[in-house]
Amino acid sequence: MLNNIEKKLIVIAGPTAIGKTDLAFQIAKQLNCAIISADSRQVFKETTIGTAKPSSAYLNEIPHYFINHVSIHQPYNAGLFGQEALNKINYLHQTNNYVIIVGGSGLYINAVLHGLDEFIEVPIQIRENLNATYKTHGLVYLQEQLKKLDPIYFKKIDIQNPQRMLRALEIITHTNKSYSSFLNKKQLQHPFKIQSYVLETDRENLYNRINVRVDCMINEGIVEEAQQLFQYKHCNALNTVGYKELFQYFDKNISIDQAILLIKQHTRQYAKRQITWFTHQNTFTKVLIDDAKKALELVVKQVNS
RNA sequence: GGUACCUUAGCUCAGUCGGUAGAGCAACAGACUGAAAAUCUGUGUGUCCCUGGUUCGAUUCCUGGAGGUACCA
Repeated sequence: MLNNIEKKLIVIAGPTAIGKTDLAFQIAKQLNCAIISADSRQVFKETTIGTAKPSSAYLNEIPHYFINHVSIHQPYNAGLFGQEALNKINYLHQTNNYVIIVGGSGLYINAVLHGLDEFIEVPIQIRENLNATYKTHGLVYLQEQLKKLDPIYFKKIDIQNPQRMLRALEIITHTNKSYSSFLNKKQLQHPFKIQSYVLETDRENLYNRINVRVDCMINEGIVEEAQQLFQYKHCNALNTVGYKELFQYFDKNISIDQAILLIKQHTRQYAKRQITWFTHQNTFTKVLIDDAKKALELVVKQVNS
């Protein structure tokens, strides 16, 4: 009973290549607890080198969850992750006071920390039909539809963003109710304490780390991995930095050198988007990663206090 | 060596019938409730190669030069 107060979820977030995996591993070793990965691409079995998964040495030493969790051929999303991860956290808390969640997918982390509204799962056919409608009728048609079917949400969302419009329309089509009628989320009450950290360093250092990491991926064989997956390039899971540029190369649209430059460039842009997201989550404590030992001590000390 | 064409933003290139200039990409900033490594939005960037001439005014027209590309020799 009293124990519940001591249960903690330690959140480690930050941009790609900043060193989340290493830090989380070291913390897990010190606290003797498991790690939950909040990474929208590491969940897939087939993508390993290109998603910079933890090494097998790490995976063997500390239990990691939601890595190699599903196949690229299965649909997976933030809603599913939120539910599954929360179940897993509660399960792990039965035998351990600590659980670490680490990753760079902001929406996935938010789905766990704050929850998402409950929507009914929409059959894939509806999305495909709507995608076809968008292709033939264009964005303005989607805007007109949404304005008619859900004027409240229409005022709220970015009507230039087709993905957002299509998401709202698929819910409306499937349920015959407005999208906004589902937006009634209650504050999630967790039976554990949350301590969240976002890793930081200066931009130049981060960009150097990204460049080095991409070169490593090339040496480790990302080209061969992508070649194997080329036949499945239509999968959403493979609409991913590192793979999509190599698919361009396989299609003979660009050279391998161009592909490598583009992977670096697109990874930098992705990292910037993550920084924008996490710096606006003001519940995160900032941790400078430049001195890894100091960062580790700081987090462990705060968790134990 | 000759002829033709080219030289404009970090890159690729539009354009100005003479009134000092844009697009895409990059860069930077932002948004984001089931595609989130996805998707979307905003903001600039300049000796318009140099030189002289014509002109009220030249990046634009003319002379000469430099560099590049193609073809001919």
